[in-house]
Amino acid sequence: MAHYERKIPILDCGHEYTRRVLHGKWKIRILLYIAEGINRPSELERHIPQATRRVLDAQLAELLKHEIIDRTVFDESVKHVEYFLTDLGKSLMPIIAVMGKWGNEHIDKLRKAINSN
Amino acid sequence: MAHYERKIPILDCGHEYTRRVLHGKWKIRILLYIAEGINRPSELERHIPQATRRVLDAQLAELLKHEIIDRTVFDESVKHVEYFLTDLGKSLMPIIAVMGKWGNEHIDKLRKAINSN
DNA sequence: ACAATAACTGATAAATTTATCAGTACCTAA
DNA sequence: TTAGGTACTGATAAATTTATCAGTTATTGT
Repeated sequence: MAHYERKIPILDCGHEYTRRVLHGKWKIRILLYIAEGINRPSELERHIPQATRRVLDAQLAELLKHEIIDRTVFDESVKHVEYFLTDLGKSLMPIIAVMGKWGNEHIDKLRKAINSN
Repeated sequence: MAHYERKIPILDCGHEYTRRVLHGKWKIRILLYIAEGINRPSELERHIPQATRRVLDAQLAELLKHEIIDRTVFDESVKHVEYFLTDLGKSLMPIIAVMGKWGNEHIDKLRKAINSN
């Protein structure tokens, strides 16, 4: 990724940092899977076939950078990797839960409003 | 804005719709102000000097489209407009509140992680 | 030796979001 | 009649995010 200097600064307040952490097309889905034990990149790839592996890796890298998840390398016969939620990541899950709840409660209205032109 | 056809579809699930509604650099801030009665575009402009009026108008238009806010026109001597939260918008505020709370609780860590390269 | 799986990275294109600049129209007060 | 406030819109540029395509390194099973 090689050191990219952001030109539009991120607002320095709690709301904005939370928005950033959650902002990423596949992040919430990835976190939900990791929370339920689907935590190897190849497994995530199989469970999220709409996203390419390249994109999943990028999202995982950002979640790592933001310290929402961490990574363990298992050097067995075939080396593999497992991701897991950090304490910070665990503390974020209730927010994801309420977002899902609200969205599902209003899904018909939201679908119409958001997908209309 | 003239009918723009989205090419990357929005995932049809509660989490994603919620993310969309909240996704917009100035939206959360706008909603917080509207909730506390700062609800005229010119007032919002004064309270959010980092954003240009054009950008605020665009964000307001999207919040309107998503039915998170609504609008009343006051045809007095000088016509003016007031925005207010719809019921849907009101029901969203607790989510914004927990996002702010979480972000502020972890702000030092988040600031470092997010702004690092 | 060869294909398949594991986990990645680099380069670049496409799409979307955010910002900038320049207008419109209407009203008021100096 | 000019300046300033109200609320907007159009066109386009800049920045960021998402996707695509092509590699790398290493191990297993055929």
